[in-house]
Amino acid sequence: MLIDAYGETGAKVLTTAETLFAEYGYAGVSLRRITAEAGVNLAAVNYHYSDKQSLYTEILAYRLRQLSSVRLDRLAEAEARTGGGTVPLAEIVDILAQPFLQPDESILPTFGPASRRLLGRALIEPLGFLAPVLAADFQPAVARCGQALRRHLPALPPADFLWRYSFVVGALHHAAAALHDMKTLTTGLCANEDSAAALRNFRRFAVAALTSDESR
Amino acid sequence: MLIDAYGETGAKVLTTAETLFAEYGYAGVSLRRITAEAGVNLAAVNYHYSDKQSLYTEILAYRLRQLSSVRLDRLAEAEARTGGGTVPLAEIVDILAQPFLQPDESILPTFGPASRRLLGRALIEPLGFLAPVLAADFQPAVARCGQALRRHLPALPPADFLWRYSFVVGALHHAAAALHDMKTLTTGLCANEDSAAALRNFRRFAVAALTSDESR
DNA sequence: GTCTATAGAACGATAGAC
DNA sequence: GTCTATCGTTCTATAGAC
Repeated sequence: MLIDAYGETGAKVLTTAETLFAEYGYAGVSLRRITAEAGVNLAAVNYHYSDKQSLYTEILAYRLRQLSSVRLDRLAEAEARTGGGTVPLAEIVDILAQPFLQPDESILPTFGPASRRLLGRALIEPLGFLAPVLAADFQPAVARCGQALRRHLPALPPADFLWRYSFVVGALHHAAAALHDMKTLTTGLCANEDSAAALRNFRRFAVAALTSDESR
Repeated sequence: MLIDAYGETGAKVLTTAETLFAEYGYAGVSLRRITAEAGVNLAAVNYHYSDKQSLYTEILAYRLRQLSSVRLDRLAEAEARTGGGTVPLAEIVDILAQPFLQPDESILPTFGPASRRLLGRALIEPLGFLAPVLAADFQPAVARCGQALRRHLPALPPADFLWRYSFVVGALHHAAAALHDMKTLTTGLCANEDSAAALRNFRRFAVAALTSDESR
């Protein structure tokens, strides 16, 4: 369940809604389907979460806060360890990627594939009512990691850095949102259940992409 | 318009539907909205395209065929030029990325930002009825480019190559689907209207990511 | 807190006139 | 080929009994 503070019915709605929203998107899921698959009454969702928008927003905000909290904590810890110095580039990449590719279950319980897929999709679907949530609970941590990365690439023109960083983050979000796509892309040869391999490969991928310093 | 073979009304429906589907997804757009914004009658869409699924499939299949055709043509041309030899890695990346980031208007007319966004989104939304279209009109060209890339990385374990290739293609699709995301991510510092900079940066990004050969 | 019942709107799709 | 009119369904949301 998402949060213990919810009762049995409320928690069942949340987990079912998260799974369905992650799979079919906000517009692709009806409250009738959520309540039917959750085995609760249709009116329950309105009673507990007012309306569909609020239900979706609540789920997403909760996951975004989990994500950002883990990232900011690890980054602060790494910066403290280095005495406010430079955190290794590969570690910053890990801080960004691990919640999406191999979340530590003792730190991020219940943060499963559906949660990651939901986040990946929400960052592509431009639902207007999510803007305040993203600005408050997502972008700050991404910006902080970006600043930490920037210290490794001081000579890179600002625009070039932003392009690279966008591509890296985009690849990560895409990997979270389109795990199935990878299967069809690779015709099954790539075992995307192997989360350790995913993280290891992404780390190498991102480090190489970020530190590329060809002349032009 | 998409295809000259359609009449005035049919073409207006296609272009309007493409824009709306690209922005809000398949489930997020109603036929009433499409016909209203296109300025045509609601019944027109059923008359010309049978139903909503067929309309969406027709648009997507047309764009996928444009995309794959350009890619396969350029790849065949490059392979012929090298006498069946090895096509430069950066050129293969260009063949993959250019239709999404800076399409040649003389080769891909009408292939605008909405078309690219539609493709990027369709590859994340797992609409079951699209599977045959993707298998026929998208995956073959991606697989061919993958094979051409593979020749540059013969020593790389197959799984590692697929991971890297997936990340590169994912970053590309994400860039096409979430251009707005890049703006919020970078707080406007990154001019994503500069398509030449996008392609140049992506090329460097992808080449560095693919050719990384760190020990582990 | 959970249910039934239903209001009120929007949906995809079609029949039939022109 | 384009229109009006409408059918039947599904949707979100709520009112009110228990």
